[in-house]
Amino acid sequence: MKVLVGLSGGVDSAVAAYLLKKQGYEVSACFMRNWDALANNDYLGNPTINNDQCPQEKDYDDAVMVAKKLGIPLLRIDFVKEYWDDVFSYLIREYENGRTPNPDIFCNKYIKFDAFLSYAKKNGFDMIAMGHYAKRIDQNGKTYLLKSFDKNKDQTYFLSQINQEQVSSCLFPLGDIDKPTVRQIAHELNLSSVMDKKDSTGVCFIGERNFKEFLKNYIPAQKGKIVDIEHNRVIGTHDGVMYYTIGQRKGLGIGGISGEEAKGWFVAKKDITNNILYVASGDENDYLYSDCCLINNLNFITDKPLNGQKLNAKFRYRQEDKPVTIEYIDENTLKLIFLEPYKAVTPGQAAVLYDGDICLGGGLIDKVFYKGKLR
RNA sequence: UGGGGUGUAGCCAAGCGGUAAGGCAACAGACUUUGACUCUGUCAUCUCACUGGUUCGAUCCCAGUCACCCCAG
Repeated sequence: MKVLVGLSGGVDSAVAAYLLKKQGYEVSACFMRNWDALANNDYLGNPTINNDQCPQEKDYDDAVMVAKKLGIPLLRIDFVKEYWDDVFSYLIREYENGRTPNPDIFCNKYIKFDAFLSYAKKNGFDMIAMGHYAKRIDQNGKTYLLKSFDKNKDQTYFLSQINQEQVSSCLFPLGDIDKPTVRQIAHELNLSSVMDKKDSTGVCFIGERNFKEFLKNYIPAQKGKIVDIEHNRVIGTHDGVMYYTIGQRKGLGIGGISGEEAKGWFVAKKDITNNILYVASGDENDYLYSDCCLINNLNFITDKPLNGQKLNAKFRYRQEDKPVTIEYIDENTLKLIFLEPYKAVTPGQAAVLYDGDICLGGGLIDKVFYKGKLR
């Protein structure tokens, strides 16, 4: 069985490659480069734009050392155009529409589990493998995606838009071990280039950026008013509604108001047409909560859940699952009715449905309601 | 230019003679394959509008100046 593992230059995929080899697979590795800072005009907010070596090349070097140490061949491929067309242009479009996109979900859907998978098949590999914290299980001729053993690192949220065929073509060697064990294995193997490397954060393949500056490369900023949604009064100025997400506290710059208790302000609503950012005072404010939402771009990995079924939903990565009842509106729209009001459910983010540990798939949050009214 | 009130960090705001609470914001760090949330830490030391005075000692008392607010004209 020939497997092509995506080797990122981090510790997770390195250990994943090792485990596969140990399990007897014929393992090759492939390093993907999907972002070209210069070609993509990624200057503002890029902390490494002037470095001698861009961080991706450092990652590549680290991957080379891992492959060498493990004795596996390393390929390299570019999906810069695919990433731009299928992931980044979507991200820009969503921000322009005042929503909060989740690029990494699209990255998995279109790059890792599509472009990369096709590339692997075309080149004679039977399967691909990833360093994701996720698990698959094959039962009665079907493949299911499950949460990883390490519930703290579970990344099935990011995999919610792939299908059964894609899952069944991929191995997740880290599904049954936790992160500390991964690091321990890396140490035992003395994978010096990655074993103590800090976990990567930021948008996958792009990396850490000053978010405001980064977006300025692609979307013009337009200052506007910040309005207290409870009292309908202007209490500040924003740099552009696209920079903010529902539930956000940081970056509003609103101080105390005479005669009022200062509890912190949170983004409650974005009015893109009037360029107004609505905020609410206090983290328990009613305006931050909703009790129902509509999701579209439905994708169910294995089985389609039933109308009226009670499931758990995750509305943001690393947020706990919350009970919902589902109701089909049409083929591509699902209504999620919350058991109680939930905070900061945000259009553009993914709503991922779980039945226990099974990740069923989900959709993208389109509209959010509270007591029958659009939020 | 009658009367009253206020002036403390970017914004609110305690302190009212003994050597500057707290909140918000900001910044830093932790967490994190979506820079959200959350958590931790930092943040007035020739300083309490300014200038004098009283006092062993003043943000706190007194006088004057300036600024702003309110009421009355």
